Amino acid sequence: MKLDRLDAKILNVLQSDPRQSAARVGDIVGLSQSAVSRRIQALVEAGVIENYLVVVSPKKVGFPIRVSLLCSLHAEVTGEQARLLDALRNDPFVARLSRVTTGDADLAFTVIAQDLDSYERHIASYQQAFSGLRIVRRDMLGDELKQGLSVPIEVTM
Amino acid sequence: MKLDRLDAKILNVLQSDPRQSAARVGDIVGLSQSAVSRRIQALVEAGVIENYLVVVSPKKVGFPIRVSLLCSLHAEVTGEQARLLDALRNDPFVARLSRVTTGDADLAFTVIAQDLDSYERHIASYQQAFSGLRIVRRDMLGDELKQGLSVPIEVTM
DNA sequence: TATGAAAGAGCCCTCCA
DNA sequence: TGGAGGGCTCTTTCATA
Repeated sequence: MKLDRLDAKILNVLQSDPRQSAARVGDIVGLSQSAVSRRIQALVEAGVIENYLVVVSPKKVGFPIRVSLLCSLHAEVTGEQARLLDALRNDPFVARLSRVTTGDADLAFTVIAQDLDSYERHIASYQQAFSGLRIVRRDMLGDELKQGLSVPIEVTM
Repeated sequence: MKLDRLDAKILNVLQSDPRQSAARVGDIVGLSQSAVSRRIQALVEAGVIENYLVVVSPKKVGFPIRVSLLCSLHAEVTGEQARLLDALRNDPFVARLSRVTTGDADLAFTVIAQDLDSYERHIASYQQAFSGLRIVRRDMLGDELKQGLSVPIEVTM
């Protein structure tokens, strides 16, 4: 999809407040409400807008433990990597799963838990299920100071 | 704020699709539209719902580089840590800033960039501005396989 | 092909019982 | 809490450029 200046403006305005109405966005970028709605829909369909999220505070619903993990998988069993990815993707306690393309790690993700003990058991169950899995690094996370991202979109077309 | 079963249900339903209407959520959890709206509003005010986000694909808007960074700050100058946190928080290229409470790192965050060169210059400018800043680890990220989190909320009331 | 205006359906906030 | 009223929002349609 080719983005023009108006798309870029809409995305920037929307990122600054995702719940603004199309009419308000239109006032800012200089388009009618219906044009803005149509463009937003097109951006969603093109995958430029990947997702809408409601962020629930893990701490306030009983998950104070957050751990950032880097791990590698030396798959000895066929299909083990695919199974691991599937398990992580469907694990409600796993957030932010990404592949890693440098260094000694293959995957980066964050795990939440109700306490240290359940965290340990959770990780242990993964290590038991995936023999080639190695934890390369783990860091306990404290306060979340910023979440999400406001990509400043410039148009180069 | 004390959550009851209905709040938990609402949060779970809402996380599975943040753009559902209060009426639909109400149908699922067994409440009227107005009751659901009131409860959602209360959850936002209590900070249980931290945020609503629209996720823009960095790749599709010209930022294919994503780097996960762990860094430490041995502040030699008074207020340097506060200044760094402020700079990172307000840096549009920085996502997901968290404190780190274990190991040799103090902060974890992700940086996006248009190319490797601008990434290097970006990091270099931080190192120039904050003399006590050390990069403990950096990992280039590839595909994002999962974002956000659906905290499975149980009520223990 | 994209726009703006208008109509219709749906949604949310507020009030009241 | 549920229900009803009013105002806002989105989608669709249509005419226009």
